[in-house]
Amino acid sequence: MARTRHRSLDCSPGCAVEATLQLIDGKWKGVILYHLLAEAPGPDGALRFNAFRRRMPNVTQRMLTNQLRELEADGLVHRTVYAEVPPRVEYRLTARGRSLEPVIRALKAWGDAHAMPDEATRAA
Amino acid sequence: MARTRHRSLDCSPGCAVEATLQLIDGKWKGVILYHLLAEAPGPDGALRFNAFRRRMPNVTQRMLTNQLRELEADGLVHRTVYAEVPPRVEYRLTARGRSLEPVIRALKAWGDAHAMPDEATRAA
DNA sequence: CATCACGGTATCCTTTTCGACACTAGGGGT
DNA sequence: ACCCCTAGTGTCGAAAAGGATACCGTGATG
Repeated sequence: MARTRHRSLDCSPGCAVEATLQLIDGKWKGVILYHLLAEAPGPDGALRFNAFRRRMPNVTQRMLTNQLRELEADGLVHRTVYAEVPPRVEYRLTARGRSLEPVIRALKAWGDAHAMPDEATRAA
Repeated sequence: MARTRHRSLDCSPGCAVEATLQLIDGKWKGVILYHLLAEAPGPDGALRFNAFRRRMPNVTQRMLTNQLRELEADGLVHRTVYAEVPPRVEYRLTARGRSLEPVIRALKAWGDAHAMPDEATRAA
C-alpha cells in the first residue's frame, strides 16, 4: 500500500535517501514512529491500537491498521497479540525501527524550526 | 500536486515530523534535494534542467518539472531563467532549502546503513 | 532545408491512495 | 436481552499521483 516509488534503483547515489523515505512515507507513518519513539509510556515503549487512535483522532481505523501493518512488514515495528478478551495488541519498535531515531529527530527539529509557526508562507 | 496529507494540523506534537515530510515527499524530491546539496558543481551549486535529467534518467520531463515547481513553491529551491537561446535555467537551493541538509544527510546515512545492501530482507 | 539543443506544455490514461461507512467476535456488565 | 469494549476487516468510490507520448519556439549548425 505504500507508495511504489521506483523499484529499480535508478537514482544514484541519492538512492539511499529515497530508500529511507520509502519506509517512512505514507501519510501517517512519520507520526506513528514519532509517537513510538517519544511518547510511549512504560519501560519498553509500547502503544496499543486505541492509544494511537487517541493521539491521532483523524486517522481512520482502516488507515491506522494499514500503516501499522506496513511498518511491521518493513521490520520497523513489532506487533504483539495477547489472546485475551477484549483483545489486546501492543506495538513497539524493533531495533531497526529504533535506529530511525536520528532521522525522526531531524525531521522533527526541522519542522519545529522552519514549518510550524504558520504555513501562510505558501498560502497560494 | 504533492500528496495532500493532513491540512488541519491534527497530529501533535508529531506534527512537525509530518510537516517536514510533506515537503520532501513526492517520489523524486528527495533525490533532487540530495543532488542539489551534494552533487552540484560550481561555486554556488546550481544544476540545470538537463543536468537533473542526466542524473535521473527514469524521471519524465513532466514529473521533473512538477517536482521542481513544487520545491520552488515551498521555497526550497530557486529557479533562475536566462533569456537566451537555447534556453538556460538554473536551479539552486534557497537558504531554507540548505537548512534541510541535516535531514537529507540523516536520510542518506540511514539508507546507506540499513537499506542499501539489498532489499531482499522484505522480499515477500 | 533539416536537424539539434534546451526547457519546457498539453493531453490522456492508469495506478495508487485515502476516506466513509458498515460490519465482525466474544466475554463482561446491567 | 442488550450494549460495550478492543482491534480490527470489507467494500465502495473519489481524488490524487504519476507515466506515456506528442508538441512548442528559436537560434546555431550541417
